[in-house]
Amino acid sequence: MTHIASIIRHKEYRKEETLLSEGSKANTLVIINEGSAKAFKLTPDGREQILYVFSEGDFFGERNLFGRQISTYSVEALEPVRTCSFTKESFYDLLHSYPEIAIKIIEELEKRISHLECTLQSMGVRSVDERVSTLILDFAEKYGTSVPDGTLIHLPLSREGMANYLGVARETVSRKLGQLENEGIIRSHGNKSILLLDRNMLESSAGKSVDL
Amino acid sequence: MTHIASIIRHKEYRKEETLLSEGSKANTLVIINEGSAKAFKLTPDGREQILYVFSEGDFFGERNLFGRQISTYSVEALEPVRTCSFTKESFYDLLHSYPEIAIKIIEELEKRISHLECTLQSMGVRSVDERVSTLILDFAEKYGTSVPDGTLIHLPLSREGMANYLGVARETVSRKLGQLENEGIIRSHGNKSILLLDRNMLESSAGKSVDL
DNA sequence: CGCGAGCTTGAACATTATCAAGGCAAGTGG
DNA sequence: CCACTTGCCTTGATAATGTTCAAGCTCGCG
Repeated sequence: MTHIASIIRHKEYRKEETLLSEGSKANTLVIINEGSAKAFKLTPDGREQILYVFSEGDFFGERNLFGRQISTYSVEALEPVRTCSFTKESFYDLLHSYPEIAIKIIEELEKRISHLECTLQSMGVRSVDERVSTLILDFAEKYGTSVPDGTLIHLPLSREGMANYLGVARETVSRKLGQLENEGIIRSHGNKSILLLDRNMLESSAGKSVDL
Repeated sequence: MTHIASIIRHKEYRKEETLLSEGSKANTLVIINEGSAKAFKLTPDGREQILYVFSEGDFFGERNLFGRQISTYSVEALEPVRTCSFTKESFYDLLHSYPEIAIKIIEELEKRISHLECTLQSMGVRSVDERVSTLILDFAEKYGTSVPDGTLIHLPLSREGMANYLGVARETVSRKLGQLENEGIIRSHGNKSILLLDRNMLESSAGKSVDL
């Protein structure tokens, strides 16, 4: 463990700083210690598709440790972020000393594949209403805290961010959230947090197209 | 290599036979030797999202060799298929004898992640026209043969299959293909193959929403 | 040769994107 | 501390796009 500590590099980033650029050469594994960041791809015409929202404990760049060395997406801080990172070489050292790490990496890759497959299914067959509801539930899981009237969710993404994650227009996210608020399922608390009042309703509207 | 040969199981499947069921316990790695198969997820209401089209040399089930043992998707033969497979135990034996296989697996997982990320981006930000065009180009790559007037593509998927892969309605695929045919870019040859006449036009319509 | 599955086509409908205008809120500078 | 400004969000109207439903057609198979 002291061995590990000696080869770690710590870094800090401010909000909106870039941790990694799509297309750049990269050969480090980066672990997020604090804060959150979005991983995204840009089309030539500037449309952004968010692939992941990383927060404490998540890592990225593992793809650059093996074959491919060109990053396939960009990562940008959504709030102040602290990271630690291994270079490719130090990671290989580590791998020799602790070969079971390879299995851990494989397991994490599998989790990520699973997540991507589910997201892909959502984009393909589920309605926008369902996807918005699912997103809020996911955020409640990761970023929610229990309060007397429900779950208070600190949103890592702006409306535009959520739109770019779901693959819809900003305005559509606004409208869908407004709709959920009218139905008494959530309550907006400024632009950065949402109070989830009725989790059951949200789950049912995430599961099966609603109905009205 | 004789060691490997001794632990392989060969199997054959007819068209539409199921190689693996979503939700079932699975602990084998399956390699496709001949034929092609689709991997897909079903929603409760029966809508199908195709995740991959596997053909010679592709494999699946690797996810079941590590942590999770429940398959997250189904695999069904699109035509007669021959496979060979390893059980989890024999695979672990193999892994001990040839540890570099772990790296190979990681690299393949990375490729698949890359593919999923690109597909996700397509579903999120690209128009249906672009996605249809891209799909034909992909098929041309994998299943096309050069002929005097262009590339003859033997389609592994029906119109409905393509629709379920792209996440749109059957009818939409028909219409988009009809459109490409009117523009003289492709020519339908029955329902199972397409002649690609103008690859450049198809590439430009895959890259940037057209225009008219 | 005839039948049926899968494909095409059309028309009406639903949903979402786009464009445009206005509002709220946080931060800035007087 | 207040007015101002700027960025983001909401809301409305309209247009584009895709879905759904309903015929009819075609290809390939028995």
